[in-house]
Amino acid sequence: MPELPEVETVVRTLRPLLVGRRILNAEFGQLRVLRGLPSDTAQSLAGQRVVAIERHGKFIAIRLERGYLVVHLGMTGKLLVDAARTKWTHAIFTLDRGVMMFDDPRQFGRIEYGAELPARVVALGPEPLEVSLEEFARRLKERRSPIKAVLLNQAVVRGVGNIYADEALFRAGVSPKRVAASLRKDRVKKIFDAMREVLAEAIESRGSSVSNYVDAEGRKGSFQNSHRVYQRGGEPCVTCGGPIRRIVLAQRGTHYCPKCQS
DNA sequence: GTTGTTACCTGTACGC
DNA sequence: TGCGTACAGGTAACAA
Repeated sequence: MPELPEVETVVRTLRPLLVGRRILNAEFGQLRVLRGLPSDTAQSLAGQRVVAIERHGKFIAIRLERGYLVVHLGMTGKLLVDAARTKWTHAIFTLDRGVMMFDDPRQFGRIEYGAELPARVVALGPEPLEVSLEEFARRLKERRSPIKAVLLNQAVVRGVGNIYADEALFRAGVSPKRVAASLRKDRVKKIFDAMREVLAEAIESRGSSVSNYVDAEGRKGSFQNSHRVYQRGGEPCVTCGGPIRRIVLAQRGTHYCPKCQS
């Protein structure tokens, strides 16, 4: 599933293929991923040049001359360039060189278009790779939920999802069940460092290919081979050898080592 | 304002 | 082999 490292990889592969290109034509299906798109969107997009491609947490913002095409990949969404059309292709953008399409079997993704970035994208918390330790600590201090739920909350930091929350907490040695506001300063710093470390490593590995994730050129990532706890329930902990436990927390499968994460 | 719960959706794994 | 079922989870909407 696409989280910050996967979306960053998609954005990095899209940039050289899309920036400077002009949209000649846009075709949309009728499915829920397009809910709320004005009926004249295709006409609005036609003729516009791609100025830049930005990532805002897990949102991809394709900046055009007169607006933003904003894409969220959801669970199984893919933005592909020059790929084959499938029965789950919901949008096709014909460019002056190449074709970009949005494909999403599970239909948790979204496409929006407007003159400005959507308000809820602007309102997201800071980027975890840019936020200061002091700001991160301040945001945790005011949350009385389990730290796992807080890391998943996009209003606290943008871009962390289930995989990287589990992996960061394992590296920090902190139980996912600990109430965020109760964490001592040194624990917060461990989480802060681990979160940044795991995200940076995952970007370096071009993301984790669990489910059907591929980048804009159809290539898989490799960070799934470096997961230490995520989807390793029952397997031995890489540190102590004890079994990794799987629980449900914040309505999400949560994987941790009860011995190493206190 | 914060926190928790549910709906959305299909492919995959598994048991029988 | 074929069928039914459980499970995966990011966000929005809603309730408490």
